[in-house]
Amino acid sequence: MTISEVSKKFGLSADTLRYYERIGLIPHVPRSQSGLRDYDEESCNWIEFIKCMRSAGLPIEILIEYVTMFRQGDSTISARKELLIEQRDILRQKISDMQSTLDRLDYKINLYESGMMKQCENKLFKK
Amino acid sequence: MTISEVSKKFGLSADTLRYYERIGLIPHVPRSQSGLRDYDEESCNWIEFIKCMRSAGLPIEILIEYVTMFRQGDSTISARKELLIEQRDILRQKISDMQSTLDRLDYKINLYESGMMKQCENKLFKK
DNA sequence: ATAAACCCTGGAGTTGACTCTATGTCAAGT
DNA sequence: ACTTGACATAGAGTCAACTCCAGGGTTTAT
Repeated sequence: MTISEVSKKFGLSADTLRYYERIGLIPHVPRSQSGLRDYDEESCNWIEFIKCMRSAGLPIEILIEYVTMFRQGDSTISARKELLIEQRDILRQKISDMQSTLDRLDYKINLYESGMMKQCENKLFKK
Repeated sequence: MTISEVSKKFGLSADTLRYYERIGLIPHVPRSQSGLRDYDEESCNWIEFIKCMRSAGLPIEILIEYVTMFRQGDSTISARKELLIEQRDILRQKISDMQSTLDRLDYKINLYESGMMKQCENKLFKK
């Protein structure tokens, strides 16, 4: 697959794909004899995985660490597991914080819906 | 309340508080006769609200828009409501995406836990 | 076979959201 | 009165994560 096909497939710009490869966030992509990238399935799997993790906000630095360890083989298995657990716990916390904010937004929108805003703008802040 | 008290209370740096005020993300804070900030309850309420929304990832630009409309009074009520609904929907989507990623992380961690990684690193990618 | 479209690399530029610095004022304790 | 520490402003700097650009090869469709 060419870079533009992969770009379309995953919704990441070609620049981003090249950037990710350059910084080691995805392993080196195979090239044609003339040097053009020719993505295989493994490359695509990495891209999909990284895209997913990035979209949840995992920092690039951490993901590079993960990819790097992955390539070092079995000796890094337990460190990789720890990394994933740490990131999972952070993500859990973030989701729960965001859920509270979502609830608050729902509450505020209800106030607007029920026309309460005219009587008292300050209700926005009562709890 | 002084800026450092507010800073401690909400866990935002004094620089950030000044920055938020400067860009109009929170309304002008009252000053002492010598020009020092003296936060009142309303200011604190705004800070708490903005901190909450920012922590959920709502962009500063959008929040400035909201604050600005708020200060224009009742004529902006329906526009404010629309803004909140839009942001809520975005947030909902984000939470649901993050939940999927969380599930995926849980799944991966289980693989590591059950010692499956040694047999087949590629299992990482099978769905 | 040649123009249009695509791809390459290396490096500079952008964006959002702070964070820090320089310079100066103000306040509280001794 | 004087030193020490908090606060003020304006503006520059930082950081993460892209995004764009220049200059140059490659592929494809007419």
